[in-house]
Parts: sequence; C-alpha cells; structure tokens
Amino acid sequence: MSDAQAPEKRRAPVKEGKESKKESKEGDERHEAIYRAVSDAIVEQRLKPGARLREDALADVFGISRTGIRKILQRLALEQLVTLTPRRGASVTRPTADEAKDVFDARQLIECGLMPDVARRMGEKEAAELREMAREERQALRSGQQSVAIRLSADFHVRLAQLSGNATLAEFVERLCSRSSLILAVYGHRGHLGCESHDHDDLIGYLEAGNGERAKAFMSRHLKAIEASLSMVEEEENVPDLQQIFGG
Amino acid sequence: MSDAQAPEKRRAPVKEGKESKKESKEGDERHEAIYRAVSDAIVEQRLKPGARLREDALADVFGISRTGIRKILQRLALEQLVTLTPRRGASVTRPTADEAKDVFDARQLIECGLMPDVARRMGEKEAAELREMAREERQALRSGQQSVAIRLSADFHVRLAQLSGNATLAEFVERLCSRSSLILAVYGHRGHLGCESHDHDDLIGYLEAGNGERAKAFMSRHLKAIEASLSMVEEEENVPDLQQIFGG
DNA sequence: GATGGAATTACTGTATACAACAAATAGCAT
DNA sequence: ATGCTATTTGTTGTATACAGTAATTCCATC
Repeated sequence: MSDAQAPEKRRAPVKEGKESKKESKEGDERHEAIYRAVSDAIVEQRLKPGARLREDALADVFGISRTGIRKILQRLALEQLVTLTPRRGASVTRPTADEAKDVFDARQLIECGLMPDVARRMGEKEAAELREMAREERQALRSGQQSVAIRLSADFHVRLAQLSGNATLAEFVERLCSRSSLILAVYGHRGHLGCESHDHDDLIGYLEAGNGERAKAFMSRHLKAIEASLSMVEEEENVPDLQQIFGG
Repeated sequence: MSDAQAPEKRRAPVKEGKESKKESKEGDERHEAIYRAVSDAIVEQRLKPGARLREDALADVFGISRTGIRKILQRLALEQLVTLTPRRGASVTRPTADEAKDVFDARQLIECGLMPDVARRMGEKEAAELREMAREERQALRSGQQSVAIRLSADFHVRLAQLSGNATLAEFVERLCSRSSLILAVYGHRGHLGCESHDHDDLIGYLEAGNGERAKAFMSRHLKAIEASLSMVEEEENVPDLQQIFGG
C-alpha cells in the first residue's frame, strides 16, 4: 500500500544486544494482516453485504483490542467496503445499483485510458507474470472456488493498472476493483462469473504486441460484458412503500 | 460518499469550556469541522509541507483528546495530505516530483474524460453556481489571498466533477485536487497562480453551450498550463553530496 | 391480546493511563 | 577534547475504563 516508508536513518550499530527484540516488533504488520483478512473476507463474500461487524467480536477473534479494530474499520469505511453508521457500528457495504453504475463507468474511463501506457511499458517479464495470474484465476474458477476467482480477477486488473507506472491511478483502480468484487458478489449470478473465458489472456496478447488501442477497445468490451452479466435488481424489501402497496 | 457539499451548520460558539462534554451531542460534526480545518490549513499552506503534526498539540488546540485526532490524521493520511511514519508521528506530506506527475496525469485522464458528461448535464442553475465560484476565486486572487484562491480553484474543479453525476469519480477528483493544491504550494511560483486568467469562465461557456468535446480539449490545455507553470526542482538538501560539492 | 412505556442490555464514542520506542542529553572513559 | 554509552525526555501505540445511546425485553394497562 502507499504507506509511508521513510528512508530510515541508520544509527550507529549497537553491539550491545543485551536484550533480544520483543515479539511486538512489528505490530504494524499484524494490523496490515488483519486488514487484509477482513478485506479478503468481504471481497470473497465470506462476509456478506449487510453483515454486522461488531468491534468486540473482531477484537476477540484477532486478539487485539477494539482500538486497533476501529482503525481498520475506518480504513475499510474510507474504501467503502464497510459502512459506518453513527451509533450502530460497522457493517459490510451493500452497494446500490447507482453505485454499481458509477463504479463501472469509472473503470471504463480509467482502466481503458491506462491501456496505451501499459502497452508501452509491457515487457517479457510483466507478460509472464500476468499470464501466471490469469492461469491461477482460471484454475480457481475450474475448481469451483468462485469467491477466490473473483478476488484473483480483481488482483489481475490491479496489477495491470500498476504496470502503467501511475501509482495514483493504480490505487484508484484497486479501490474500484474491490468494490466491483462486492458488486459481483451481490448482483452476479452464481456460476456466471465476470472475467471468465480467456479474456485476460487475449488482453495480455494485445498488450505484449504493443497494441495499446486494441487493448483499450478490448478492455472496454470486457468491462461492458462484466457489467452486462449483472442482474441489477435492487431488492428493496427494507422500506416497503405502504402507500403504493395499498393504493393511494 | 462525497461529504464535501454539506452546507455546514455553524454551531453557536461555546463560551463555557466547562460544559463542553455535554455539548458532544453531535461529536461527528465537530470531528468533520476539525478535519476540514486541518485539511484547509494544509491546502492553503498555512501548514507547510514537512511540518510536524503532534497529536498532543492538535488535541490541545481543538479541545478533544488524542483519540479523535488520530482518527482525523489517519483519514488525512489515506488522502495523502499527511504522511504517517511509524513511530515518528504525522507530518504534512511533501509531494515528490514523481507524485506530482502522477497526479496531473490522473487529472488529465479523469477530468477531461468527464467533460462530455458534465456538458450533457449542465443547466442554467449549475452554470450560475459555477460562475459565482469563479468570481469568488478571481476576487481572492485580486485581493492577494493566494492561498485562499488555490483552495477555491480546487473547489471549482471538484464541483465540476460532481456535476458529472458520478460520485465515485467526483471523489477521486476531490482527492486529486487536494493533492494538487499541495503540489502548487510547493512547486508553484509565488504570484503566478495556476488557474488564473479567465480559464474557468471560458470553460463554463463551452459547457453551457453543450460542447463537451471543446470543453474536454480546453480542460486538457488548462491542466497542462497549470502543470507547465510549476518549477519542478526537487530540493534535495537532505543528502548533500559532499563529493560533488568539494571537488572530485 | 395488543400496545405503550420502563428497565435492561448491548454496543459504540471518548478519554485517559500506561507501555514501548526513538531522540536528546549528559556523563564517562580514552 | 572526542567518541561512546547511559539516562532522561518526549511522543506515539495500545488497552481499558467509563459514559452515552440505540435496541430489546418485560411488564402494566387498556
């Protein structure tokens, strides 16, 4: 992530070493791991939209106090994976149809716009890495691990964006892909996954050939196909409109 | 959600600090206000890049405890306005030249791409609002309030993006504009502000006429002009190269 | 039996205390 | 006087305690 990694000032090596480091040296890593665990669970739909995320429960599970949990929940909230309602706590975000449209429109604009840059910077090593990712994704799909496949697909798109060389836009794409996974989990048909077939492999081909425009057009169709595969039925059983139901 | 446009309710000034505890009915608003205060101070360069933001000091100034301050600092860190170094605390981010390039490339892609949509949804009321914003900006510039002008300019671009109807992309633009203000504050020449002249008014004209493509091209030039006006000298006095300085 | 209200419960919001760590400073030896 | 080590200090990281509020349950009343 874009967390700051300041160039560390080297202090004079202390040979003392009288006390070995305590276990708590990298509490930061632990936080990152927990964040990833929760994030993945949401993206893979093991935590379903609307599910409540109680601070106590999470603190209990991960063995840290509520303080750390709150920090993580807030980060997830800023990424719009969880929703924080003032005195009701946190829950997994349930994307609306409008939000879904916004997200896919945004991906259309950004990811497609990035393709020429990616094509320009695409080398042999990068292509190989992407192919490996695509392979893993297909494998997960074949073995029935649909949730994992959704996440791997998102990873693929993110890696692609990173190859553009623009870290800021890559971060945006990362956020959009996370939310997309959530959207797919809600509105997607079971067994009809978004990035199936060999779309990703085809895309790599165009990029490797340096054909940015072709890749751009292909990405556009690819995203449109995913969006089209969704069934955008907003289940609004939350607030039944009595007026409308009982004639007004 | 984009929380920006909320017309802020001004609370009555609390005279008695004593009862401030009870006052916490809307602690959320207070937090939002503090966030805005710090954010604005950074964007307007009253807090200069590199400035340390000690939790105690901030907690003292705003009359809340470190807990709330940490929350706000973390949000600012996620928006990359402040940098959080593990056990050294928070400081105002000093954008690098690379980051600056990424940010402006991103704006080029997103803001320009949004223009057609904006043109399509542009009505009389929206145009009037934008003109008013542009007016305020010019006025601030004329009266020597450069920092305020920078912020107002950012507000203009954000409002524009919001008019596209895509909340997600508007939020991205908001973040990019904040960072741009920081970049301008660091790399911009004094007295040679980015969005001067009547660029914004011209842009409104094209949009009002429904000429999305024209607006897009104009926005592209506008952003290029701002970027070109920066003096991208990375002051690297951190690590003076003694070899080079003293003969070699 | 249903409805409204009061007491209870469960959970979040905030502050604060304490521990851990890095920097600054003083002290000591060479 | 210089360089290294120890102590002190300042600041963040984490946990916990307490307070306040929404949800729930139970009881009384209609």
